[in-house]
Amino acid sequence: MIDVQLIRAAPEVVERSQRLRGERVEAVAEAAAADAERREAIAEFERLRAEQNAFGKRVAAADKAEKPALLAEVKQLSERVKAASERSSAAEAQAEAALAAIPNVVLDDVPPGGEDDYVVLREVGRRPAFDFEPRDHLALGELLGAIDMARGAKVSGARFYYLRGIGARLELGLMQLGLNRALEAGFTPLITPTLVKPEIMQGTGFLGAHADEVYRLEADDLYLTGTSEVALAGYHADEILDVSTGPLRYAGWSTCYRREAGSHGKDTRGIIRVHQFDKLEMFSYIDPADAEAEHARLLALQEAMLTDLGLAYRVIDTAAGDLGTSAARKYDVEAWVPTQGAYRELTSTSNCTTFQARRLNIRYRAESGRTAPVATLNGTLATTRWIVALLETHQRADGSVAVPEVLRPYLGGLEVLEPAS
RNA sequence: GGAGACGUCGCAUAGUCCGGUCGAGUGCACCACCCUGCUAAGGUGGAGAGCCCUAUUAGGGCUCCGUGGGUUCAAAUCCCACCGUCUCCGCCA
Repeated sequence: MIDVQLIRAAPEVVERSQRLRGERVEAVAEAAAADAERREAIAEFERLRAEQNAFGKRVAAADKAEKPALLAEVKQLSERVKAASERSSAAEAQAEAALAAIPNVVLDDVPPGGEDDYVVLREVGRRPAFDFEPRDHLALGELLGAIDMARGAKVSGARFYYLRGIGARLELGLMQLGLNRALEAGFTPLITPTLVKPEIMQGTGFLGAHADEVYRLEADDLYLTGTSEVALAGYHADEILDVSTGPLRYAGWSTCYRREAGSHGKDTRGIIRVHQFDKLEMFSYIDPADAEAEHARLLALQEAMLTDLGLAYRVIDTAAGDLGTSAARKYDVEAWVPTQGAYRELTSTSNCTTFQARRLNIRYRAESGRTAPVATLNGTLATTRWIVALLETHQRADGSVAVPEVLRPYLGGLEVLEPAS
């Protein structure tokens, strides 16, 4: 939810953002009109209500003889209050809906355009060169006995898989590595619920344009989350936080579920795009003034992970049209995947400014003593997909895979993953 | 799954039977000041959230007693539904 003040005081800023995102510019004027209507209806209701309250006091104080006359008089007032109240709450709901239809206002220097209009900020690391024909991650995963797609499909259908043996250990090791780094950086680990209530899903902005990406459990009216960001953001919903001594930082681990609707035929091989995977996610609640600096910190933590795992990557600044509803800016770190000859997203970090917090009612006490919404940021620290880049990058001619040094402690000191016999 | 109890302003509680004098008392914690020869005790005062209006650091109004409905001129208080917590019983990975 954007700040309604912005609609009143500087609608042109919001309109610019809508234009950059390729969203409806008229939505701004509509929200402004709905807001004006809402305020008018509220004022009317409150005026009548005050009158009624004053009357109530007189009725209470009146003696038996004069009560009937007073009651007769106030009865019709009560009718008007009721009507005004209904008008006012309808206007309120409408204003809220109009405002909710507007995604977060993008930051000033976010690149304009759509999915392909990202700006590459930097490329880091050396892409691997092979003097043999490199195998793709699934071939390697099968050779190592690490990934079993066939049985995943048998049990659960397409885009499901088993991680087995060294594959399972690799995933857990990756998560452990990320978790330890998060701990060092002051994040509190959190294992989160993966089923959440509608209002939390709504509040984090995942039921907007991409609602069909989300699994829903009809019988229980719960949603399966596609990222622990949802539970991490919901964690402090309706709370007033003390961020005066620094941000609140959490590292959430969870299994993530995505329907992948509309991606039929894309990335059908292996574990690049699957319905279920694990993810370690960083999440910060912070004074809005410090949000951009925090965004840089999250990105730095992500880059350090990739670098230390020996992965070549690039950082892109996502264009406005490709931002999620809640994000004001988003950086993706994409690893080089040799057999695809392409960079593929391994991490994503978004600055949601106060957008999520306003919807979820998460506030802090500003210096003025008033409450104000905090800023929230999120960023990936490890996911199942990382295995793809790891296996492909560090493979050898015989199908074995070198283990990056930072990962070895989590695999019992193992230096090389050997093909299963 | 069954039965019962409960949900009040940071925490703990009063108020609910018998609707108006309750947006709400008390204790603790908190803030300011006073007192006190020292981080204690005591005294006085302040202090919730959201929204609207006038205004701009101040004032006025409205809403909020788990959530949502209903009854009523009027609901923390009566009725209904839902959610949550606790206790007991049953069942179970």
